[in-house]
Amino acid sequence: MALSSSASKESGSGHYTYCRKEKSLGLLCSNFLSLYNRDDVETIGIDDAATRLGVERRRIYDIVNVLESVGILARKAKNRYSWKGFGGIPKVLQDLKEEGLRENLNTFEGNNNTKVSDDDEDERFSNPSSSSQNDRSNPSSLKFLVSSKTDNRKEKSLGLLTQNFVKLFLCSNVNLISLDEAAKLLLGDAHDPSTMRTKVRRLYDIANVLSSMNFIEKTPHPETRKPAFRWLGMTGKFENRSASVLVLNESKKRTFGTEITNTSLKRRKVVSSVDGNMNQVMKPQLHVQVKHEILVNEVDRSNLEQDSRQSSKNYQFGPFAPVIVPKVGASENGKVKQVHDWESLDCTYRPQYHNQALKDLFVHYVEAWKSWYSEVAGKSPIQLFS
DNA sequence: GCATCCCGCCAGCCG
DNA sequence: CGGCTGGCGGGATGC
Repeated sequence: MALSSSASKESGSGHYTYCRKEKSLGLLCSNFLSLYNRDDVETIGIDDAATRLGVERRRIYDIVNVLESVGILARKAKNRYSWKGFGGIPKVLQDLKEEGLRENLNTFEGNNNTKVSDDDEDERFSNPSSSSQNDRSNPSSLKFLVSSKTDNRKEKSLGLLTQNFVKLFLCSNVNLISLDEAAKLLLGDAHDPSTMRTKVRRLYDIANVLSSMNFIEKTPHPETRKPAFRWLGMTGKFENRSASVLVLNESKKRTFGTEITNTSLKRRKVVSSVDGNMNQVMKPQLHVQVKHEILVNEVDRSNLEQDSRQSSKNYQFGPFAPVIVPKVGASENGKVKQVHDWESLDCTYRPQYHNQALKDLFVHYVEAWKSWYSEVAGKSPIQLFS
């Protein structure tokens, strides 16, 4: 009641009906990355991003928070972030891992159990400090009262959650976790179904953006069949094989721009009125802006070794990598399996434009990328099986 | 039907 | 005190 069901009218006049997938955080993240993953970018404004990507600021915060937690961005000031890029990722992950392991040893009871856990993980990340109004502080575990009153909020931030989520992978032997399990672990306690649901929602958000960067990958659990996430930051720890950086980094830098920039179609209620004509907010739909993304830079720079010696970081974060990105694994034989077929790409990314021109443009990009890719693949060990 | 997760209200925080 | 941030969970969408 109260609100009328949407999609009331539609008539065949191509009035594209709302599509949730085009609004996903993952996609938005990809677009965000393709928009700012350039070396000549050092500062990013929330408003600018929101405008360019055509979304509300709120959504930018979501993305920015997780990107920051992984070191790709750094908050510089109000409304201002600085672009750090993927170069520092390895170090950040390393730090997170150490931190996570360290935190893990905070079991007050000195029972030095050398990780006997067979499968049951009992993490004790983040300090307890129940946030329930009912203060019944468990006397037994009064670790650090770190939570400084109001900062209780920070404990629940997306950024922190992201880091803890990542630590889960980095610090445990399990590399396949379902969000439910993750939520449970990261919650430590409180089986409160409500809290769980919220936590899981957040994890979905996080998982989506991490997926878009190929840090993790969604995959059905071998047995359970239940969807779970697998870590694939830098495939195989620190393999320091020569490996010539990424395969694609020279030649011209051409990429197919991701865009799909959301139309301003809201999901919910159509709120009657104004039917028959788009009001101002409802800009004549996308258009411009679609082109400055065309020259977006490609994958991270070639020289991403700069910190310590022994670079060895040939992790391959897809720049905007559509869910399936090539696993440029630098395998010794170069037989790298390409789980890559344009079919799925197309499927994944097919935007359903209601604008023919745009659609053509999209197709164009795909084609461009395709030819470029095979071009590169042709002179490199990789081979995309036809 | 349930898993996924977008949307945006609205409470803190910060200039 | 207004605007920036971003927790939170209703409920739409996807399958």
